[in-house]
Amino acid sequence: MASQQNSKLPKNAALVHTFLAKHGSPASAYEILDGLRGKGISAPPTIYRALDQLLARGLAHRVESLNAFVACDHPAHDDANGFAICQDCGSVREFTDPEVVSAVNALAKAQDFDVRHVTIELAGQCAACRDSGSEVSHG
Amino acid sequence: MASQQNSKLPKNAALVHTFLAKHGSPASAYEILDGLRGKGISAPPTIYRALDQLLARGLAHRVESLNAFVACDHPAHDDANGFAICQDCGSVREFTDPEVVSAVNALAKAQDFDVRHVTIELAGQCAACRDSGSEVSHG
DNA sequence: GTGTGATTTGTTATGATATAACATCACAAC
DNA sequence: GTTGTGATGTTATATCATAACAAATCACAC
Ligand SMILES: [Zn+2]
Ligand SMILES: [Zn+2]
Ligand SMILES: [Zn+2]
Ligand SMILES: [Zn+2]
Repeated sequence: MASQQNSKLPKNAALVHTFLAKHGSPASAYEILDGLRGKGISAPPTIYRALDQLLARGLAHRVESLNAFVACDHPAHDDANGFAICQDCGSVREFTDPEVVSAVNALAKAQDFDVRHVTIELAGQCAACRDSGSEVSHG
Repeated sequence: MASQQNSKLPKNAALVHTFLAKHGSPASAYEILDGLRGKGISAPPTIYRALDQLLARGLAHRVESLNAFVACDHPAHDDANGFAICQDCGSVREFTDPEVVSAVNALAKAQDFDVRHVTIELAGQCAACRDSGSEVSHG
């Protein structure tokens, strides 16, 4: 249900996508704004509109628990993706897992609920932080 | 990992919990505040502190995708719960599902990620709204 | 190229959510 | 009664998001 739109990406959406891709970790709308001042972008609505365009195309995701946004690693997935968020270093890894997807779909069916969008976010500690004693800087 | 604290619930936390339980559907911190003015509560920090106390005890949950809070139906669960959120009528049903829990745990283990908290939120349409043509009022 | 409508963008202002900082109060422990 | 801890009150501010309207741009038919 994602990334099916082949129409050309508007200029600001492309700017935001490039910024997010380079950024790597989640960025808030205002962090994106600060990063793109001087490129003709000067106000929040411009960022939020560009983000909406990216979200609609599956080229970015909103991380609900952080009020932040990430570029999508692999837009081929079909909307049932998730994020592992390290609370120590701020890293976010996107994943898609068929077991989780099928479990969620079975549950929704059992509950007679018509799912349009799935949010799965794991907060915790990544392997790198555990191995290093979790003193990595926040991002 | 939830509801293990038996110490007496502070006054404001009890007020907020009662409000949420009566409310039934998710309420924002400011909706709670408006509902509790006149009971000695007059500013946001009081609400957020009470909510923190409830969250720590497992007596309430934050619904990330709504920036809102709900009283917990069944504090016996062990942190791996989820919500089915109807985008048409605003109803929210909390669920706990062992299949989803085990799938998430297996995934986290495979990714070498130490999970502290799991957020699962399904957005879509509830059975009542589908059956009635989805014209139910928002709440 | 011109008209036309749809989309995108710029801009100002405001709404909605959440926390910092600091003073005070309530209560139990000693 | 002093001390320590948790809870509360209060003001101000930080952070996240959208409403509303005007202007520019694009796509496409003619
Ligand atoms: Zn993705
Ligand atoms: Zn980490
Ligand atoms: Zn619960
Ligand atoms: Zn419904």
